[in-house]
Amino acid sequence: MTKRSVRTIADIARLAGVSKSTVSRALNDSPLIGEETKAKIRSLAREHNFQINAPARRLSMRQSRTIAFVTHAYHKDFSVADLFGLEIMGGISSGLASREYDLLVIHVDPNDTKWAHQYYETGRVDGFILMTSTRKQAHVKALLELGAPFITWGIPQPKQKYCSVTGDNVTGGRLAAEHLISLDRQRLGFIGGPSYELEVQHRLAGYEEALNEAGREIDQALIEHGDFSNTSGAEAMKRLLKKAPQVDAVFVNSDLMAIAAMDAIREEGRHVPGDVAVIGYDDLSIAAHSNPPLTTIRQNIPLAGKVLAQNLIEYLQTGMVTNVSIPVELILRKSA
Amino acid sequence: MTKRSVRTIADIARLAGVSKSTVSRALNDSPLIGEETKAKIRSLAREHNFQINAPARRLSMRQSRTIAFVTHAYHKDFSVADLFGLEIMGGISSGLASREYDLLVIHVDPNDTKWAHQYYETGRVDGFILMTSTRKQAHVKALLELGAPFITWGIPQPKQKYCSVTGDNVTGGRLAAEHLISLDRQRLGFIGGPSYELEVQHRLAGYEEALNEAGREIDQALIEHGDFSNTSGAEAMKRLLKKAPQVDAVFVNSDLMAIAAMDAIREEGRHVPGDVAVIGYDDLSIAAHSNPPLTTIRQNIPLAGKVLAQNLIEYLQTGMVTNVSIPVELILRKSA
DNA sequence: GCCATCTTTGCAACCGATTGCATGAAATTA
DNA sequence: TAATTTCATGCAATCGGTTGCAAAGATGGC
Repeated sequence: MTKRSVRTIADIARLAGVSKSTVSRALNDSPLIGEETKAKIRSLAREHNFQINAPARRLSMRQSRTIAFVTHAYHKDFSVADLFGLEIMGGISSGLASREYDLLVIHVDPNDTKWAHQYYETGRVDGFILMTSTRKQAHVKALLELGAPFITWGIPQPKQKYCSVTGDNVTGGRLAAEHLISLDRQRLGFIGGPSYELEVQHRLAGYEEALNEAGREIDQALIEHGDFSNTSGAEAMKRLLKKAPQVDAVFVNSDLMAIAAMDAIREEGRHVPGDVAVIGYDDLSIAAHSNPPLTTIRQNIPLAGKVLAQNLIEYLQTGMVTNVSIPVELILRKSA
Repeated sequence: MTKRSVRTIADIARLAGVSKSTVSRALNDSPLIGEETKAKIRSLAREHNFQINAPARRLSMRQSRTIAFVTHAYHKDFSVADLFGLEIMGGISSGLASREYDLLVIHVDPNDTKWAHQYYETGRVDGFILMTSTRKQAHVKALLELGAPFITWGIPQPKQKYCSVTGDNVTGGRLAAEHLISLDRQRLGFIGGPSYELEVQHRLAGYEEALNEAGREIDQALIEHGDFSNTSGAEAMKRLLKKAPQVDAVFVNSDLMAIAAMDAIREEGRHVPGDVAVIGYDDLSIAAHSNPPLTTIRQNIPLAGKVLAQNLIEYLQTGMVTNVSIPVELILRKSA
């Protein structure tokens, strides 16, 4: 409650009987400063609960130590990106915090073309994290043109050079297929996100590889696509059940779609997993609480967030472009 | 791609043949500057795509125009606060953006006591937005002691003076009860969040008022509490069904709990809404997609977010403490 | 035609840090 | 003992804005 009188390094300097520069160097642990002086200054700072002024430091160092998490306005329909984004934000935040970076969240209007300038060239943020979204390619293009540092969740476009982190989608698809095969299911269905998404293509590729290796035929009629929203999951499932009623297992590209698909299956009077085994993707927190609890391919979301943060900072500091993929694992529950 | 050469107001000043101060005033639309000069400077700024330097401005004005959204690390179990928080963040973000404020998201470790200093006294943020969380009272105390501006979602503690926005919980409880009564249900149950939460008490109060007015008895055996997590919703429902098997309707304090409660009801071999009608709270996006689609009390979440943002900024500028409540409405779907 | 007033602009200090360079004292070497 | 390094510190410029005050020119009243 008492107004603090020691607010700036100049105040500390006065108390310690040294100059501003010495205080600044001491607090930044510069080797130029003698140990006793450092110790005195530090204890003074601690004693008076000194907090350095961030805007001044940012102006002086010409960097904001702030990263923008780019997302879009939420819409009526619920899509995997939202919940997934929420969970990954926790990992990003902790990764950033451990390097003393702040996390700014910006909701970008799809038609806005100037957002990147407004955040980057004003010095408000040093870099961006892009999640999956319908406008991602446009955003990537804007940032590349601007020369602004960024990292994306998801597979980079071929021939473009920028940082990315993604799950190991091929292995994910393979694990799902292998598990369903090991359950002795005969007619396996695939419900994917949009077919133009590289993630989806990779998952399908892994899935088909595993089928081939097991000597199974690929039946195009058993492949459906949605847009990652839960409604689209239910609809794709219904189409699949109509086209191919004998389907007895399905690999769905997201937990949210999978949960909706299970509802659709029940609505048709069939049982999960008795009649149709269902396997999801992501292992969102809700997967453990669905009915029945969802067997799924876990993406290690907190880890993914942490790596996104770390690799972006790495890039800021060294210019090193990294493209890493995070391992996935099969989580066995009740639905398959 | 080309390095921009016009980066500072000094550059603009040179081009326009005026001084830095004039440019600064012109861009801030100061009445001190002549119209033609203003026009010339503005067109110059537009032409060169000038973006003002935020850290410098913040240092000079001694305010960051940034608000912190305080949340906690996500945990294994999924709680309403998370999804609710996600949805409200969209509203907050748009409210802040329209006043040219930035949104910083900070995940506070429950044992951390210095977070507020680290953000407020460093000048990184001008104020805080607190959502419901187990540590909320501790956070409120910390911020009050620090004299830092903040606003909370939820009912303020009696006798404490700070800004808040909350849903109209009494009316919410009343609407739920009136609807269940109008359905001719006889044995109404109540599953609340933690009983020490004022929100929960108000919802219960509204609910009981409506029962009383309808000439119904309040049966304490039909009242259960959880902690807003989905698991707790399922457990409370099971306890309720065991204690009072004749229950034919239940008002659950959150959508997430309600959805879990519906699963619990089905597990006991009973039907929703045939045997037991269920009504939720919040109208999260998932409510429309549950099985069956959930009848619920809608909190206008985007509006709530916008008002949180606006009232906090209002407080920063005028010191006016506001405590507002946002109207709620009944959303009819299939579960009741 | 002179003085007071109003409008528009510039000067220079300031916000609170960081950092290149100069300097003085202490330690080392010859 | 004198010359040379090394170590620790301070001076002052700088980052890019905002703003109080002075001043110059335009306008108007009498």
